[in-house]
Amino acid sequence: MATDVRSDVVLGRRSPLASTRIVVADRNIIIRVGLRSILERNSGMAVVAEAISYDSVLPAIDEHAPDILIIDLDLGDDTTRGLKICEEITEHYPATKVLVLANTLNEMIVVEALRRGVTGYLSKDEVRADELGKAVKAVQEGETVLGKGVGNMVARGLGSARGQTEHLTDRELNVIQGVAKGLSNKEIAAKLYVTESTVKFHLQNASKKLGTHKRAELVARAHAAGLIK
Amino acid sequence: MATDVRSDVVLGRRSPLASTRIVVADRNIIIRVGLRSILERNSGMAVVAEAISYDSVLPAIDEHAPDILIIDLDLGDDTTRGLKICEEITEHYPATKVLVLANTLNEMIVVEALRRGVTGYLSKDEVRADELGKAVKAVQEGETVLGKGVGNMVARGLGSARGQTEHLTDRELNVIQGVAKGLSNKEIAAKLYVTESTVKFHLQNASKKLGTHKRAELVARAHAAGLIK
DNA sequence: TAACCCCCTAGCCATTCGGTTAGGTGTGCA
DNA sequence: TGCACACCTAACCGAATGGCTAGGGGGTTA
Repeated sequence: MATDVRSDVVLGRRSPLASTRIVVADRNIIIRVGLRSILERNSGMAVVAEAISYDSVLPAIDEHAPDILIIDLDLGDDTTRGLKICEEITEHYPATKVLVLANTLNEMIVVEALRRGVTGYLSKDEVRADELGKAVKAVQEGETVLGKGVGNMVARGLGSARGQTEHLTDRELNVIQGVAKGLSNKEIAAKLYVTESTVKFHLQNASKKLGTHKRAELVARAHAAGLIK
Repeated sequence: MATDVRSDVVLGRRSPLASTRIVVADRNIIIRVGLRSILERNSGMAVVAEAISYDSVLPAIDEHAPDILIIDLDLGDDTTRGLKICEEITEHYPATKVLVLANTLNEMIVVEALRRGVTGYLSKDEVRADELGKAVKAVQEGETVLGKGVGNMVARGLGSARGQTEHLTDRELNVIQGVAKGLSNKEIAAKLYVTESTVKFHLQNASKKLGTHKRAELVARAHAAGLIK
């Protein structure tokens, strides 16, 4: 694929020092300050830029060509944008390694992020200060770093072959959202301008994909998978 | 009420300086470091202790008698423990003002925390660095500080008269957890060593309290309210 | 063009659920 | 002692759900 696009930028390292240059992307000011503080205790690490929204991540990468991007994928409402950014970076800025620092571990996000070439994935709550520095170093050297919760998820996700979320169709999602609101099939049908049969059809399909047998469980799973808020 | 218990400790300020002494309670190292960093930029503010679990909060308050406790109520699995701690502090350590710094805003938690005498409630994501210092100062002076998202919730919570969550009993929670796993009433009954009737009884009560009519909705609400993970 | 996927519909049947009424037990607090 | 509350049980009925088989229409792609 087009790995050479923008290779000028990729090659254009600013600092000739042997330091690790880091961009931090997190909407939370406290986290940004905390990360900077922790990282800069390690000699040779410098946070060269901070991004606080999806929009500012790629420009920051482009401008600073960091060794590492530490990113919380939840920078806005649309979670998938974070994933797209990961993809963009591994494709067009291969010199920048991506370390995801998540608030909460969500199987779908973890799996999708790793599929897009993320080099590390940690949960904010489970990292200790010294681990963070080590993780950054490891990631910089291309080593994949997964927090322990993350490791389990990946094992399960890959082990169960089906990749967990088999991709729900739009209609299936619509129906699940109705279910989560406590609507009956009849009510959902009315809302979607289809018959009750259709609703049951979509519900059955969604249930099979998520491996559930009751609508209550379906809601719980959909919540856990981040499909509904 | 027993406001005078342990008043020796309450009066026993350590530092004679006119500085604001703060205890930070958060399980997340990055947040703790970030808060310390931000707060100590303000002259006269010092983080005198950090607590990383429910167990270490009260001992820290007792030992350091801070002016402010900045706490994330989600220090462990049992969310209600955080609320109990707030109650304990406003009752026995009235000199220490409590400022909650939450990851996510949850109506029940917000309302319950305020009911227990919390002086401030902010969302981590919505604070800016300068606001934090201001909020701490305001809280120290006894002024109630609510983030904008929080304010709306309170307005709604009070407006709807019912205070939203009427406190679920242990059994009700157990039953809801079973429902979220997709268990039938019969299965839940077996698991709890009671009859199906009992399960239905608890379910009905829980549904009334949460204002739901379907178990799927119940699960969604319980999720949103942080009652189940 | 066939294969495939998404979407829509129908009918059947056993099981489960939602809502109700009407009790009994034990604990704790006033 | 009596009230309040959490907990447990019973039986009822109509409605909703879960699980199934068996289709048709429309779009995309190999």
